[in-house]
Parts: sequence; structure tokens; C-alpha cells
Amino acid sequence: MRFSKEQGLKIVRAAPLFADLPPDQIDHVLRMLRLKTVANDQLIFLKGDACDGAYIVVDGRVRIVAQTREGKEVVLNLIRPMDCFGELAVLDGSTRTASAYAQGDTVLAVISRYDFHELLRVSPDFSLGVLRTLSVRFRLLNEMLEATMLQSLSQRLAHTLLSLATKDGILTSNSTHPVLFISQSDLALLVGASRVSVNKHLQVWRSNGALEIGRGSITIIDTEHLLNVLRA
Amino acid sequence: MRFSKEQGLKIVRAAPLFADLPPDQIDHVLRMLRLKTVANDQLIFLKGDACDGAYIVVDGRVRIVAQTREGKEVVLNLIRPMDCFGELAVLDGSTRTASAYAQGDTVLAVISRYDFHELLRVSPDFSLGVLRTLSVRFRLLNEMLEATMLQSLSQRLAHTLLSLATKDGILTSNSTHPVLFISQSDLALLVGASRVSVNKHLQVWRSNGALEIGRGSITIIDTEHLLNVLRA
DNA sequence: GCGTTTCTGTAAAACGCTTTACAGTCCTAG
DNA sequence: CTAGGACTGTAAAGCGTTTTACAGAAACGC
Repeated sequence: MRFSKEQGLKIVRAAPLFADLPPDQIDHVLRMLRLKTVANDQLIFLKGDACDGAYIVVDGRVRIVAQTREGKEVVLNLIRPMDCFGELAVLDGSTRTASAYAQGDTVLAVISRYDFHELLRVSPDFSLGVLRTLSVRFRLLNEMLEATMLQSLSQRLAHTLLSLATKDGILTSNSTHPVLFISQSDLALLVGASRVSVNKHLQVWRSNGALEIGRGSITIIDTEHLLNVLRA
Repeated sequence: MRFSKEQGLKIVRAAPLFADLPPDQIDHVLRMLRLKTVANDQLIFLKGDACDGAYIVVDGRVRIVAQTREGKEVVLNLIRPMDCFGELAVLDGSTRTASAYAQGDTVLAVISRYDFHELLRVSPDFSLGVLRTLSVRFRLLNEMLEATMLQSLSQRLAHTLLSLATKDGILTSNSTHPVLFISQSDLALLVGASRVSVNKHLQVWRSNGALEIGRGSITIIDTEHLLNVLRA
């Protein structure tokens, strides 16, 4: 399905992938975008699949996931609106390095592999954007690898809580403390640990007054305390 | 210092980074390469450093390393002759994501940040090479992250042994079994574990007849056995 | 309203890895 | 020749995490 002109414009203007495009190329890109809606928890692509195209999240979220045959699972990345995913496989024409699932009902913009390469060919500005996107993602991945190899679970947990707070934290009217709407099981998937141990660490921080824990929500009371965990 | 014409030619022809260059650009690139020799274990750059340029290993090896203040350390990558490193920081103008040390006396070819960007500007073929190099490294990093998060130590060990065998394995005249010249401590750094636990696993495989262990060397007798560990 | 599912909170046992410690062997430099 | 350093081999204790199990509370569907 096609995007309406205004929808399309919003995407091309706001997505970092297109940030370097000069105005006269916007129309060209706009015609390449196809709309795709995905229901909650639905598969978008599986690790090892041949690639069809690159995606930009328009609304909702996408979980990039690695999993074993036995069902063990880790969330490698959470893609939020206006960010793209799946561009690596398009770029090098190889298979998907991980699987992607919709988290909540999600709207995607798709660029076919063919159009993506066409764009790369005609627009050096686009190449620049791709390169920048790729390097950002590279640094993220590197940071994650370092964290899992060198840091303790409590450090990784503190880090993801703080990072989630800046990205998804919601400030309610009557409080200055950011609230995260995430289950402890989903948190466990993000840090690559079991729910039980995640809960243990959260309990410690709750008793310290650093957190408040609700059903499906975590309120960060003492940011400084979590930062100190990172420095430890 | 400059490379001799023949040295330079060999590098430009053999390095994957330059694989896409048309012959008429080779001379241009050749003039950009500077020679740098580094003694064993000497620092090349430190994580967080501003970037000076990108490197290609000509002779010897380079360890890409992450480390904590307390001295805990992991080897993220081993760069072998004709492969490049440090190109990410050059590309996005940011700081080094990890530290680099020479492993053995090592010869490097350096391209300054300025020259690198000049090359990117004038040569789409070079951009292609950079993109390909980056995507290969990306897949490697991804695989490593997945391994550390989802696989057991024995699986990671088996994987690195097999991968080292194909890359550095040496076949002696009287045997068809590849020999790795690496200490168990260095192996431990590669898989991100302690020497003691690495030794334990190696002992198991020795008693299975899958390995032979020497002082500073490991001979892989039964490749199939290690492959089965991976599949388990 | 009632059963089902989802989520949190605990507890106990089991597991794997690290740490620490030490002995033995090989290698090398003085 | 000998002392020191690098490397392997082991053993035991300690630690953090996973696994398993279960209970209670909240949300949901019908």
C-alpha cells in the first residue's frame, strides 16, 4: 500500500536515514515507500531469510531478536519510530543477521532492495545517510558487546533502565520521576538474563529507594543511585 | 615513512578495502599510504582517543581490545595482514570504540583521516569497498554478541578454535591436523573467560581425543567433535 | 462472575564460572 | 649453571546466575 503524500513527507523529513537528502530528491524517495502494517508480536523477518528490503518504523516498535533452537532469546535492539532496520542485509545482499518482530501494532515503511540500491546509485547524499546510520548502529552493537563481556548484570540492568528512561520514559503530571512501562520479563530479555535475577536486583534498588515497582511499570526515583552502580 | 613502490602495490592489490579500485586510482592511493612499525604489545590507539587515521595490517597482527579500569580485558578482534581496522572512527569522525595493540612486531599502513575522506569523495569504488568492509565487520560483531549471550563457554571455545584453525592453523609436514600456536591465557582473552575454565574444557576434549595440548600450542585432531559441540 | 492468563515475588537447589593458590615444566637471560 | 619468568595442570572455595517451583494479585475474555 502507498502512503498518503503528507504521511510520506513526514517520514522522509523526520527519518535520520534521509536527513542528508536535498529537497529535490524527496519526491523520488517518496514514491519508493510502501506501507506495511504488522500486528503485535507478528514476525517481520527471520534470521537467515533472504532480504526483501529495508524498513523504517513509522508507528509502534520493532524488536530485533536473536534466539536459539531451544527457545532461549535475547533482544538485541528496540527500533523506535523514524529509525530504520534491516538495511545491512539490503546493503550487502546477504541474509538477515537477526529476526524482527512487531512490538505492539506497528506501521512500517518499506523500501525494496532494488529501490534502495537505485537510490544509492543516484544519490551520494543518501549514501552518506546510510553510512552514518550504519556507524551509529555499529557503535551501539560494540557498546553492547563490551557490556555483556565486561560488566556485571546489575551494571547492565542499571544501564538499560537509564537508557530506556531517556528514550521511553514518561513523566506523569504529578511527578518528576520517569516511568517505564515494561514487564520484568521483557527487561530480562533486554539485558539477557532470567526474570528471577532481574527481579532480585530490582528489589534491592526498591529497598534503597531508587525505584518503585508496579505491575508492568518501573518508576525511577533516584537516577544518581543507578549512575553510581555503573561507575562501581 | 613511505612504502617502496613494490611494497605499496602489493598492499593496494591485496587489501580487501581496495579491492574495488580501478587500476587508474591505484597510484593515487599508493601516495597516501604511510608506513608505521610497532613493537610487540605496543599501544596503537586507546579507546576514546580522537582518531588520526585508518590502518591496514601489512605484517604481524593487531589485537582489538576492550578493558575495564580494574584490568579485566577481552579481545574483540584479531586483525591479520591485509585487513584494516580503525576505519569506523575515521568514517564518522568520532572517537575510537576500542583499543588496539600490536601482537608481535607489526608493520602497518596508515591513511590519514584527511586522505581517507578525500578518497571517499573522489572514488565511489572506494566507498563501495568501505561499505563492504564495514558490513563484514558488522556481521562478525553481531555473531560475537549472539555467541556471548546465547551460547555456553564450551560452544564459544569450540567456535573460536575452529575459526582460528581455518585462519591461523598450520599444517606440519607429517600430519594433516592443524596446529594453533596460542597460549591458553590468550585463548581465554579471546572467548572472554578465565584461563582456568578454558583449561578445564580443553582437558575434556583432550581426554576425548579431540585435541592435543602442547606448551603454547593446540593441535586439533577431531574437527567433527568440536562441530558437534556447536550443534549441541 | 469465573476461569484463564499475565505478571510479580520468593525460596531452594543446582550449575558453571571465577578466584585463589600452588606445583611442576619448559625456556631463556645473565 | 642457575634464577626468574611464562605456561600448564589441578584443587577447593565462593559467587552469581539459572532453573524449578509455587503463591498471590491484577487484568482479561466470555
